[in-house]
Amino acid sequence: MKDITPQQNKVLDCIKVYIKETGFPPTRSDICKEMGFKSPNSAETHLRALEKKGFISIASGASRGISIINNDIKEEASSYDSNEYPIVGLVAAGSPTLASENIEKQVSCPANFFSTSFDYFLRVKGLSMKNAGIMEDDLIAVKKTHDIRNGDIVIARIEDEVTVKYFRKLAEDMVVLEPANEDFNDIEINLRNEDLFIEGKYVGLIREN
Amino acid sequence: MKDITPQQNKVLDCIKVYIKETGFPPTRSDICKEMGFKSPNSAETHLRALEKKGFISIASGASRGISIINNDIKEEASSYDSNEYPIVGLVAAGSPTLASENIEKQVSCPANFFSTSFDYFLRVKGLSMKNAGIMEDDLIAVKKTHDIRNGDIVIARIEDEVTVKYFRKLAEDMVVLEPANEDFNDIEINLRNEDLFIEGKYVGLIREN
DNA sequence: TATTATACTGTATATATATTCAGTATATAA
DNA sequence: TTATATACTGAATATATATACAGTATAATA
Repeated sequence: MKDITPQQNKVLDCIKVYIKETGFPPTRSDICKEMGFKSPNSAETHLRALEKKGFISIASGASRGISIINNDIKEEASSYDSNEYPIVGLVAAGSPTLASENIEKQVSCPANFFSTSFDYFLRVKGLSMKNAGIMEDDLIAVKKTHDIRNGDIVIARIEDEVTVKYFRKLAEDMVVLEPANEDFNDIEINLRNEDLFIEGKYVGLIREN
Repeated sequence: MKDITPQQNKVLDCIKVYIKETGFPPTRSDICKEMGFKSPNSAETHLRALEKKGFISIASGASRGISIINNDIKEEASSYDSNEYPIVGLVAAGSPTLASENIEKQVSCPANFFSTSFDYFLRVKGLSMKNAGIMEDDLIAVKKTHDIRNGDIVIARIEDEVTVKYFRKLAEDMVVLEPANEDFNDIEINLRNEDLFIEGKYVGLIREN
């Protein structure tokens, strides 16, 4: 399976959608309508490229003779790879994260839901990250990692307090946790005097209304 | 659903087998080969009977335009609660929503993911709902409904422009769409002069970082 | 530099295909 | 008896469709 180009991927998706919606594959002309092409040959060449790369097969001479080749074992696996993730409450005076008494419930969610894999959901309390679009009671997907860069939104623990903030390392022993809300103040941490533990990194968000 | 005759059942089976083997539906001629008919009209009349009885649908004018109608409630119910949802781009000069040319891709997501059921995801453009925590490129879960109350966040279409705003009905013929961002102005719509179409209601949000 | 892949428009055409019309025959229902 | 549904053959045809051919343009590769 060779690499697919973004445009070819769009065409492939458009074929899948067409089949799903109508029950039968599109003609070259149908693809043109969906994709905005003005020449049937645009569709034809994309189809031949997709065939060459092994994504579809084309029955010669037959109308609508396109069929999707499904040799992605991954795809089958991933579509059923719906894992259970715990929702953890972000309590002000935080008991150790992920301790079972803090687990609200388990949610099933595809493992590849966000661009990055993640480990659990955290229920947000407070509005300190309001301007980053993180609101009270949102669920943020947290990836346990220590690979943090300046500007990342991190889940940090200072003493027993768990908080979500922008991370900025100013010096070897100086970290600033910045809120995204003018009503809150920066938290400066001198690593010589205070302990800072990074629980993980914010990689996605879910809001249930 | 009326009674199917044994011969019609054979034809229906032969269509199902053909689709399973090739990935696309048969022509009248294909059915003749499979069934041993000598006239395409034999297939045609059987198809029309199957259509009339609700087992298949036939797209007029299209080649191979047969699709199997699946009224097995079992199948829908037994299928895992992980469905595929389309992601629709919120284009400024919006082509009709859910038109397949706007579908970015399909995402699998548990059907009961949000408290309310929903129909599709919309990719947000612009920051007009920033203070409601809806940021650019967020995916909002949209439920197609006309059951809208004041204060709900709605997906509205004015002319060809699709927009996400707070909904507020001031009078029988007066609706205000309010942004959640002080940099944007309210949109007042006099229903006598202007058309307002409510695509649906915001019921949840997903952010991929 | 030449070549190949991608990404298109535009025209043309042989043929694949749906669909209608004209029959034949049997069985069942009004 | 007169429809109506089933179950076919056989021929005719408009059109839907695949597919080739002729271009243009850009980017990557050898």
